[in-house]
Parts: sequence; structure tokens; C-alpha cells
Amino acid sequence: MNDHVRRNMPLFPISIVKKLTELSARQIRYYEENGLVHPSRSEGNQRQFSFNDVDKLLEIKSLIERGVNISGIREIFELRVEQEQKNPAPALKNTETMSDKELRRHLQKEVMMAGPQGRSSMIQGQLSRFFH
DNA sequence: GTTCTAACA
DNA sequence: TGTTAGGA
Repeated sequence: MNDHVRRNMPLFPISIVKKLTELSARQIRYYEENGLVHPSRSEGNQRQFSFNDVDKLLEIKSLIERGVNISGIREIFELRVEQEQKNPAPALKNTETMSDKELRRHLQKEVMMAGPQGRSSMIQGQLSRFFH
């Protein structure tokens, strides 16, 4: 079982996601309605969020705090997908294959780039690395 | 008790 | 976005 599978495995209910993201249940459901996240459902029709969903929600929260509206966030995500298609992920050494030393250097750069308010998307996308 | 959808004094 | 109703 690889990391991709692990990160996309439906694990937590909305109550856990609320604590992890500090978003209201209303907001979480609203973002789903607008196609920003796609949690799977249990038999009882209850949302089951994956690790990736949580990371994505943290990113959404960050963007909302910076004044980006829903459609704006949707565009950002779409642009990201387009870039990933043109730019094969394996080509750019992604953080999954980065050594700890390289990751530290990369994070250092991200921290410098991020504004006072800001939290880069890359940092949040790699939160899982610190939870092992 | 928790989550879900829909709706708004 | 919050809150509430009514059901699962």
C-alpha cells in the first residue's frame, strides 16, 4: 500500500475535520457543494474525509483568509491541475522523494517566500510528513 | 449523540 | 456564515 492510497483513504468524520482545520461544519459542507473537496460517503451517507481532503481544506482556509472567494479558489486548483499535466510530477523532484535535507532546504525557501499572513500551499500539503 | 439536508425571525 | 428544523 503506497502513500497515494494512504493519503486518499476515507478516514475521519466531519467532527474530526472541524478540529483539524478549525473550520465550521457549515463551511466544510459548503466548500464541498462548490466542488472544492470531494469526501466519500459512508453507508449512512455520512462524509468520510481523507488526509488529502484535510490538507486541501487547510489550503482553502488559508486562501479564504487572504480574501480569495470560492470561484477564485476553484480556479487556483484548476490551474494547478493544468500545470501538473504539462509538468509531469516525477520530472520535478516532488517532496515525496526528497531527502530530509533537501526538504528542509525547500521548506526554508517556502518560509522566506510566504508573506507575514501566509502559509504556503506546499507547507500545508506536506503536513503528513510530520505526523509519522 | 452525531451528521445530513434545506431553509431563513 | 450562523443557526435551526426534522429525520436518519
